[in-house]
Amino acid sequence: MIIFSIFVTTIILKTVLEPQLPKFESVFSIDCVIFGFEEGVLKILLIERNDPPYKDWWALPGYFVENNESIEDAAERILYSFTGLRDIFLEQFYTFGDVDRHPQGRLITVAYYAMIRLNGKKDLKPSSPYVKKAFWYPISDLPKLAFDHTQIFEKSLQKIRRKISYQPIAFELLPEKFTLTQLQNVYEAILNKKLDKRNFRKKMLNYGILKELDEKQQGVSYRAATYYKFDRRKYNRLFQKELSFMKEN
Amino acid sequence: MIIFSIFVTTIILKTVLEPQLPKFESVFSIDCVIFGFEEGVLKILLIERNDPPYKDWWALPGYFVENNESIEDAAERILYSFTGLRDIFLEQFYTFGDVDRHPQGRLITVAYYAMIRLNGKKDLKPSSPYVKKAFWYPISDLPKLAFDHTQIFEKSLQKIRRKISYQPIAFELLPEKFTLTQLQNVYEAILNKKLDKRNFRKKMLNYGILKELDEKQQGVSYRAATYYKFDRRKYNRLFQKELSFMKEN
DNA sequence: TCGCTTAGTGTAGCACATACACCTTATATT
DNA sequence: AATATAAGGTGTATGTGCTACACTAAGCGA
Repeated sequence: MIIFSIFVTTIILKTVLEPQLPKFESVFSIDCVIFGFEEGVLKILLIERNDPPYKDWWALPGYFVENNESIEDAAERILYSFTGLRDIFLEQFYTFGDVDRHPQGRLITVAYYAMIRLNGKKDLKPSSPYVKKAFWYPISDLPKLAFDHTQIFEKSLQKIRRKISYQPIAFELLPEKFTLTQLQNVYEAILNKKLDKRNFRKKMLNYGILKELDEKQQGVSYRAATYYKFDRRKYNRLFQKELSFMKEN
Repeated sequence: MIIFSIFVTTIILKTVLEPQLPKFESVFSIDCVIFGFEEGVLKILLIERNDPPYKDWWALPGYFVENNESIEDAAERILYSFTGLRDIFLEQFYTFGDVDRHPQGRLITVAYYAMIRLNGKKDLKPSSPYVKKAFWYPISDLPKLAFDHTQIFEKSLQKIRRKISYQPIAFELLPEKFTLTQLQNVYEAILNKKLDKRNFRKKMLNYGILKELDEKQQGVSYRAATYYKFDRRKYNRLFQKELSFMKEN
């Protein structure tokens, strides 16, 4: 109660004592690197721009942030308007602001990456009028991008490569139920190298964060693989204190 | 040569074909969390504000970015104007932009952290007119901070805790020559836990990135410790491919 | 020379990473 | 029915690095 009073008093004092100050008008944007995984290949979502500058170029989805919305909200809003998806793993990773990154003057952009499940939902109908079309590009085969978007993409890749080694982000790219081989493929695609099957399985199962399902693959012309799912409850229990290479002592 | 021609042509085409577009006017700031290490204690540099809003409050050093300077340059310039130091390890770690973080309207701020050597250089004479004074605060005993600066500080601490486990940032806080105990103290201060002396030394020396000097401590009233220095050349040679918990395979 | 204070050292057990090859299961083909 | 094909699934031996743990060495001051 006392603490609350002090808090309120502080606000009142500040309001009373500080003269009226001019209001800021900020202009800045967000850009998203949206990763998806399809047919064993890691892809990102690109859009073809409908307006200058860089009209007709491929670019990362991104747009201006409204004055009354938080950056997070803007990222979610824009992502939603491109994919129709919500509740996505979305993380800010860097802010780009080179003086000449935009022809219309210094425009800084806050970059996010997202991981989404492409459960066959391939029909992307962008609603933004400034987008001509949207397309999933394999990261190994990207076109030349508008602005500094190639640089932004590369930074995002660096970030998820590091992140995947201590956070369960790979699961975000897969369906609820997945096989160990699929999981391994995600790791291989992100890390861009082959992993040993036996060691990978041993390690993953050892973590104790996967739940084996009774279900198996259907309709494949070879031995059917067992499905697993990510056990977020167990993960949270085990890794509240986060992994760190500096262990206990 | 052909590639260069294509490049030039692209620029010319873009310039000719795109209509004149309005210029942006961005307003945004940077804030720095500047870490220093003194008397075995991890500290950050705070300033007392001389102007509203939050006049007389303690805050992180930070200011507006000029329209024609890169964010990095701004961070370096502002850091220099507070400490007189250059060529500092300086890294962007997050951008804060809550709608209500600043009373004068949405103002986003790009946050950097820096590590500096306090070789006895304690006489900080801030040159900025908007700064009343500057002071090194132990991180365990910070005052209430202006804006969302407490939140910014906490995020910076998270980041360096993670970073210290895979990058040689601890050395940035120490003088050129340091003892292993001093190094351990830095780790302990950042990670906020005690480490085992023998294991710490074994591990550090095993990395092979420290160079033992002939020199020893002077004028201490106990057994003098050997000085070491960080061998950046060796470090670069060894860790170009970066550590990663997912090793070879 | 004794006491205080910090520097400096080794070993045994354990957990985890690596390297590596074959059998199993399901379907499709003949 | 037999065979080919394709991926699923499994174990072991070795090495490396992390952990836990306690005493002696050196330098100085009283």
